[in-house]
Amino acid sequence: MIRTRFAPSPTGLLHVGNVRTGLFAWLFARNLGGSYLIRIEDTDQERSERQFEDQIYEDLRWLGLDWDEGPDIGGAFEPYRQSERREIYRTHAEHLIEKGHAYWCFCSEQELDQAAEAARQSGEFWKYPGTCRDLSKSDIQKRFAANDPAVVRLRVRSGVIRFRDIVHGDMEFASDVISDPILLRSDGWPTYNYAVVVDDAMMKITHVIRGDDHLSNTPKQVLIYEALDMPLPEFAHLSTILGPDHTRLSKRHGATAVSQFREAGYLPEAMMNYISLLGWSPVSEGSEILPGDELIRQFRLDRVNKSPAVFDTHKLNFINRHYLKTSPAAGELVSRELQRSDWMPQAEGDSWMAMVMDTVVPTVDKVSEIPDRLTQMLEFSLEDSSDIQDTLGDSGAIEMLRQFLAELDSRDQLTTAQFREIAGKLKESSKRKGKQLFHPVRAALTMKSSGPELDKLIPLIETAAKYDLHHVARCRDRVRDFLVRYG
RNA sequence: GUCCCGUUCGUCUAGCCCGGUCCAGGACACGGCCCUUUCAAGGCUGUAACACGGGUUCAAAUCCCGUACGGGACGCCA
Repeated sequence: MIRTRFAPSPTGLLHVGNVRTGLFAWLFARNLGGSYLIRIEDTDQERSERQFEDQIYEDLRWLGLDWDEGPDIGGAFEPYRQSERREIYRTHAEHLIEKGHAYWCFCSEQELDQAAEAARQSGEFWKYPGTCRDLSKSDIQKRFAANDPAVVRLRVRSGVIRFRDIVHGDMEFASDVISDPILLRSDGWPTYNYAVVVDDAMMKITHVIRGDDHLSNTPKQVLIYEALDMPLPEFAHLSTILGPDHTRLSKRHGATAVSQFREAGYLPEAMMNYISLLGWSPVSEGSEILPGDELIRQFRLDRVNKSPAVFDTHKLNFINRHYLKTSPAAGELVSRELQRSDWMPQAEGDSWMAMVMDTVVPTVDKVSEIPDRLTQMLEFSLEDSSDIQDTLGDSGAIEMLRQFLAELDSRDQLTTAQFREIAGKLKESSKRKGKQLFHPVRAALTMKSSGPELDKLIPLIETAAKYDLHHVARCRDRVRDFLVRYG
């Protein structure tokens, strides 16, 4: 039975690099019909906050992930928050001491720091010298009696440490470069390297999937597995995600938190699809648009790339544009955005939505751009005529527009069908067609030389005007005002 | 300083383990063409990469050695 986990620290918003790890572990488990669980690594009491933990669940759910065990839903290996597992870490540490795999260390943090600093200054390699490795029982008693602060350290064995990494291959480290790691701090809290191993072992995690910044920590952890007499899991260390300047992705690069992408109007399907393509590639060539179930079906951990990946907003946008046009969830999202920005008529919401989905949504990268795009399409300002100079200098065009206005005056709300009929008449009387015909009409209607097809734009204008959305003016008024000013 | 990891089109990558089918394939971006009243979309198409240097071999992106550059670990952070 495959078991993977995602183990974030609740010290901030969930990051793109982090979710990628969580996503890959999820895809892997689901592909093989295994279990996926969430564990919260909150042993850093200073920086951990409950609010971040809740945000993490929300972000993961939004993305479309689900889990079989976790702090919020429980499971067979509770508790799933490290802060609630202190007893467990302590008990295991005591066993390790009994078996001689670990020992109490009373060396002061300050002294050790100084020694390490001195070594670094002189450019020398430094590791913990093992001062407390062989303290006698009575020495230890004395120190405890004196209330000296103590940590528990692992006794690093000699010899080569080997483990398998699914993405990097076989790994080999010499143990003599490894300092005896601290398992329990003097305040009784476990260190990261110790807590992960105890938890992963006890929770029967079969595949440890995480960022490759942990690759160099793994030999230490392997030693802890050995001391605990627990079987080694398979490891998979994923590369880092970089910004466009090839440095680690961070706030400097703009949006990096999952919640920021959600707020910007990206669809979860698009996010999942794009992120899965960062360091992994499907076997099939051609389109890389793959919905969640297809990602699960195709995902293979051994096809994960070792080298760092640069986050590319262009490609994310491309994928998001696709889902905006095809996802059933897009309509709901667009509708909410229209309501939020007062671009939704009280009545006729359905036909208005259909128009928006058909003519404005295909022109944006993300939902949040829709209000601006609508403004841009529907605004009408007589002031700036720079875009339509050719129409202004064309008396034939102006003459035609007068006829156009006459036709409009006899009609209440202009429909697409009526517009086509009028266009047919104008074509006949003015002997104009194509660009000659439509360009001046567009100019009088929008003061611009480009935009959506008039067939689609006109009902958009008329509907918006009917409900006075953002003070959009109706077609008749536009043409009249245009002729008053430029005719 | 020591140890570890990484390096294929601008970007994400396939190929590398099991050398020839790769004068390197796909996707995004970019350019061109088509469609079209215009823009976008869509269809077609083009430009573009094996970090460098040695070796092994009839043959190397693929195997070996070295160099350079980038990243990580060496914490009572995770």
